[in-house]
Parts: sequence; C-alpha cells; structure tokens
Amino acid sequence: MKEGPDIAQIGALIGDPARANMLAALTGGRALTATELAGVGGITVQTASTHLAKLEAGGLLAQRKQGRHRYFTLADEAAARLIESMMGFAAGRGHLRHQPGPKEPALRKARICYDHLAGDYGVRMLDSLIASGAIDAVGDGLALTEKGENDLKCIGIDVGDLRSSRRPLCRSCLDWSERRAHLAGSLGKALLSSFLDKGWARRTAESRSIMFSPEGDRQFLRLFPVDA
Amino acid sequence: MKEGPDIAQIGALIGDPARANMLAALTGGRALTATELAGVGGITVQTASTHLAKLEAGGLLAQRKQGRHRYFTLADEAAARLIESMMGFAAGRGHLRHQPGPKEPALRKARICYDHLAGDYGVRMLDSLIASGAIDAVGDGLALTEKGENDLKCIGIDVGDLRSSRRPLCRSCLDWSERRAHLAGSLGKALLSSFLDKGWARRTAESRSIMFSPEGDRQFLRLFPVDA
DNA sequence: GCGATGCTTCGGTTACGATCGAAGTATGAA
DNA sequence: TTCATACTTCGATCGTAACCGAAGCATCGC
Repeated sequence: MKEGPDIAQIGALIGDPARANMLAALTGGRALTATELAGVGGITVQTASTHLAKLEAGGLLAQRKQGRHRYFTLADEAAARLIESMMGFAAGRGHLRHQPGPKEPALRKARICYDHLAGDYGVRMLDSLIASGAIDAVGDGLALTEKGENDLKCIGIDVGDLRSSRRPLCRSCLDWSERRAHLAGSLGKALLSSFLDKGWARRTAESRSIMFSPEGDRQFLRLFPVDA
Repeated sequence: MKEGPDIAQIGALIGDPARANMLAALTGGRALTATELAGVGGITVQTASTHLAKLEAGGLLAQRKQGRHRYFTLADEAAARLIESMMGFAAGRGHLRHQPGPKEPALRKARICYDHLAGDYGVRMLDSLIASGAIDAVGDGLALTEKGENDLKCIGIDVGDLRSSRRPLCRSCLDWSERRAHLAGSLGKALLSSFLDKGWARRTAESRSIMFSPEGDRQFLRLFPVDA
C-alpha cells in the first residue's frame, strides 16, 4: 500500500504562488538574485530565502554564489522543460511578465567587473571565443584550447605568462545585466587590459562603464563576431 | 505587476499527496470510481469527493457517470502527458503500484451489462470493430461506418431494423473490470443476442457471466481478432 | 578597521486547506 | 414501496506551512 510521493512533492513546490512566480521568472534563462526573486514573488527576502532553499533541495533550482549575491537559475534543462510544460498546460489562463534588468545603457553595454569586461560586450566576447573554438565550455567551467592560445598570441597576449600566476586562467562570471556568463580570470583581465592599452576603450572616472572609441568598437566587433 | 497564477494552481492540485496518488493511479489509462480512488489516496470518500471535484475543476480529470458509479479518468492526453512528465522528473525516487480490479474470472472474461456484452470479450469486440474500420471512434462517441454496416449484414444483423428504434445505435459503455470502453446501444444488444441465438454463448442462471461454448469461443475470436 | 549590502536563520503568528462525522441526494435492487 | 449502495455537501477540527520582524553571517567598498 505504498505510493509514489515524489510527484506530490514536486507539485507542492510549484504549487505555492510565490514559488511559481519565481520559477516562471526564471524560465527566461537569466539568473536572478534572491532579492529580485523576492520582488517577483511579492514577498520579503526572508520568506524568499526559505522558498529558494526548498526549491533547491527539490532539485528545481541551482544557485551560484558570486560576491555577496546569489544568482539562481533553473537547475537544468529538465527542470526548465517541466516548468514550461506546466505553463503550456495552464495556457488560456493567466500570463506572466518579464522583468529586464539594468538602468544606464552605457553600463549595460560595457563595464568593468573587478578587472575584466562585463556587460553586453563581455558576454559577446565569451560567446564568440566559445563559438570559434578558442575556449571549451565544459560543464560549468571554461578551458582555453590550443587554438585559443594561438589566436590570443596573434593579438598580443602571451598565455604562458598568465599561466605562471596561481590565479585561474579562465573563469566564468555571471553578468548582472545580461544574466549570462562572461569571461573572468587572469585571461579576462589580460584581454581587458589589452583593449585599454590599445586605446580601444577607456575607463570612465565616476562610473564603472567602459567607453569604447569608434575605432575600438570596430576592432572589437571584428575580433569577436557573433554569427549564431 | 501581475503574475501568471495558473501554474501555481496546477501545481497545488498535484501537490497534495492524496490527489497525487489518485492521478498517478489514473495514468494507467483505466477509469476508477470515487471509492476506489479514495482507497488509492488513503482517505475517506468524503475527502476524496472534494479532491476529485477540485481536480475536475482544474481540468485534470474528467468523470463519467454510469449508474450510481462515477468513473474518473485523466481529462485528456495533455493531462496525462503532464502527469507523466512530472513522474519522469521525479524519477529516481518513489514508485507507484497499480490496483487491478475484479474478482471472478468468469465475470471478467464475459458478462452481460444490461443487455450487451461486457468484460474482456466486450472490450475486445469493440477494439476489433474499431480496428477493422467498422466503427469510427469520434471523440467520446461511436459511429457505424458503411463498411461496418456491410460487415454486420454478413453475420446476419440488419442495421436498418435497428435504426428504426429511437435508441442510439452505438454507445460506448465503460467496463468495470477492464476499465475500458465496450459497445452498448442497440447494436451492442443485437450483437449479443445474435451470439446467444447462434448458440455460441449462453447466460448463466445465477450470475451475470456469459459462458461461451468451445465452438462459440472459436467463432468469436475469429470474427473479432486483435492484432494491435 | 568601519558601515553598507545581500542573504540566511530564528521565533512566533496566522491563515488556508485537508480531513472526517454526519446528513443529504441519486441510483439500483428487491 | 423500502433498503442498500455510491457519492456529495455541510460543519467543525486541526496541522502545516507561508509569512514577517529581528537578529546573525558573509562580503564588498572605503
């Protein structure tokens, strides 16, 4: 007389309105912080925190700690498909909205994140490096390929030097405006430095935004094309 | 600032353990009565009744009243897929069992239901008629085709006579042992009558079971093959 | 070091809904 | 008709979990 309880567990997780709103907001594929998700759910951060812990324990969410933020995403492809199939079933009734992100366009386009490039351009750069085979995305990590090492040498970056530091060469960093990964690590730092050195871009005094010159813009877009 | 509430509603419906057990039991595709579902859920019939009403209102279940029973099934293909995708997601954890049905083998094989054939043979007959194109299953209803009319004439059933009565020619009737549909209506009655007339089968005195003779059995199985 | 921010944990309140007993309705059988 | 079965509705109880205020960590920026 024993039953299959797990379907009830999953259902109950999704069944709370606040949690459902959070999950729906995450189907956009972008990572959101606990505070943002609290807003989405219409609850306080304390309550959101307990909800998020339950969702994570239930295998629906994954979190990624970054500084003092915690970025939450749907756990995996399967979780996303489950949520979407439920939204599909509920079609004909209520809808849902998104909630973009950032404020200043300049910050959104390109800015500094510790020591590397973030924003639209940062995301674009990593996407392009992966697409060209310069970087392998293995699971959550990033690895420079032999081809990538050669490509970088062509634009004046000697990876050998970077390897000597004990800091990781490539690290993936979650972008707070794009909510997708960009390149961090010593290589990310080196790339941004090279852009600044070449005069393609400069830091602004008061803000974190990076201003690309017209020529720098052209070079950057040529070097890191997006085809998709 | 408005959200998409329905996913939470669906989740909450599935999220209750008793309801989840009922839904899981119904993924077998067979219809179950409220009392049986109460047993499945480990609750009393009163509680089950309210649960079933909610599930029906939520679009997950459909019910079919038959005599003093109410047979519940998953509402449709979409509902079944949703439940199964949730069970798939919850895979690796709890399982579920089935709960067959009937008692006496003779009743299970063939019995009378008002005036037509029920049980394994009744279900088999309808399946075969549909497979051969004699009957079209359109939605919940059944319709005799031209081919079917000719086929029936060959075995001595004149459909013209049956049409003259105001009783529906074909009706689908839910089978309490097989939990699948068999053929009722005036055609169902006529078919059973012809079996009895031919001496293929006879009613038993004390029970509702129908006893097929060895020869009748052979003829019936030849006439209504199952290929799948 | 300091204060500010982002998030979690703790404690206590509150509300919702699952549950069942009892009574009511519908159908079938005798 | 009367009784039995299958199910629903009503009413009341009770447990669980959502919720928030306050306090506790952790991290960042200075």
